Amino acid sequence: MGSRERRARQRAETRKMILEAARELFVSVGYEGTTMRAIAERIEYTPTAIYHHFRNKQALLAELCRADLTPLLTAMECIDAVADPVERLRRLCEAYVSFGLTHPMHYQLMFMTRLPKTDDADAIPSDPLENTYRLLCDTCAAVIESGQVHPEFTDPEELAQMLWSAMHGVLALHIVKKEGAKIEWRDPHAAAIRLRDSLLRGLLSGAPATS
Amino acid sequence: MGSRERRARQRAETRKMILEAARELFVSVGYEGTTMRAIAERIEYTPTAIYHHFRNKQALLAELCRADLTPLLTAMECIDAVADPVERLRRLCEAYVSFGLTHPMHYQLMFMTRLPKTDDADAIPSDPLENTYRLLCDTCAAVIESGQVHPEFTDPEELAQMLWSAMHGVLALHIVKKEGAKIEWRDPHAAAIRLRDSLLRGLLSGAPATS
DNA sequence: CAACCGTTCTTAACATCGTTAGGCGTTTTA
DNA sequence: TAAAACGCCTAACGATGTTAAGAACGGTTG
Repeated sequence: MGSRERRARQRAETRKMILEAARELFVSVGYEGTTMRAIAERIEYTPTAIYHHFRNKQALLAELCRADLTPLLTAMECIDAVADPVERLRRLCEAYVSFGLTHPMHYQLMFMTRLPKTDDADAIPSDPLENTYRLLCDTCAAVIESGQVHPEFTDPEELAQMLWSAMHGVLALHIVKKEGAKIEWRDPHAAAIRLRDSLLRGLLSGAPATS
Repeated sequence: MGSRERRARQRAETRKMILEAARELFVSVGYEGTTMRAIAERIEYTPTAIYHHFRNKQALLAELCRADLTPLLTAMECIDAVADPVERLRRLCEAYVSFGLTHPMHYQLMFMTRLPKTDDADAIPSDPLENTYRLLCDTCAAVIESGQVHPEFTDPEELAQMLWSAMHGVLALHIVKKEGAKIEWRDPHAAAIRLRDSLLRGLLSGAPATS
């Protein structure tokens, strides 16, 4: 009678195996470099077997992104408890950068890849992305409301997008940097922190007063 | 006797046709989306013909990058004549962002793509990139030397990389932004300018004095 | 016990990709 | 006029994502 459950359990098991193999390959050789045949071979299945668990290669990627973005989201939600909005902003930036440096290939897949047209629902999941963005926006709004920011900035989303862009720029350049060019790259984490603090100093200067 | 020259001229002609067709396709559908067969069809040749003019697809891309990056380089070299180093830095950033917004696919190809291993010389050309980077570094060095920058910054390359990262972040997010996520993006050019100025305000504040 | 049935995976194939080997026709050279 | 060079094409190879059709396995039912 419990055979139905056992079947479901086994199915979930192989599904997980596929995901893990896919993750390892995506992370090590990238999305384009990963072959369905290679994923299958790693778990000693045929490529066709994968298609009985996932609709196609992009669906595999989407599932992985959905799963692997949650650590970032939870980290950011923890930070949300910090009282001072400026300090909160600082830590949000740091968490974001740390995530990108720890999971560079995930980061690349989620924030640096323009995937081919996906008409249907196997697109890359945008909900966790939106959640992290909302968190950032809310904190920016709090900072503006606290009156500590230069009065020319009144739009929380603009502020959020500026900070996001700056942090993203460090990560994106670090991940994609060409070995060919003879550029002596500075430590990306340190660079991001200094960029963050310099930018914040510029944004916070000129505020009417520290009430 | 002039037949030799005529042959060379004709050869250069078809070579240029290939390049133009490739550029249009790369720009409209991206590198991966472009097919050697599609390039050939557009100029009414067979795919094999391309290989008599270029070693492979990557060599095509490399040639185009080399050619299309020079507008940016010349623009930046013009700006190099501006006397005030801070103003020079401002304009360099603006020129860079404008280039990225005007040629988003070129920008993506050159600064946002990690190409597969290229053992040989058909790699993406790094010399124009290095030249623009040197220009930026030199200006950063001038700004530091002018004593207008916060004393904690003494490394021109670090400064250059921070500014570059910030500008790159705006461009990269703009180019790759997912339509799926419901984020109301601000105008990227305006965002870049405000980001640049805020960052500079933060970098320049706290300088000992304006000698 | 045996026939049936759904689930899970495999075999074989398709279309498309970048790329290459070899040949055909025209033009230049000896 | 024969030969060499050049420019391009036909045909194919191996690899890719993906799909159609069927085989093997286990559980359910007569």
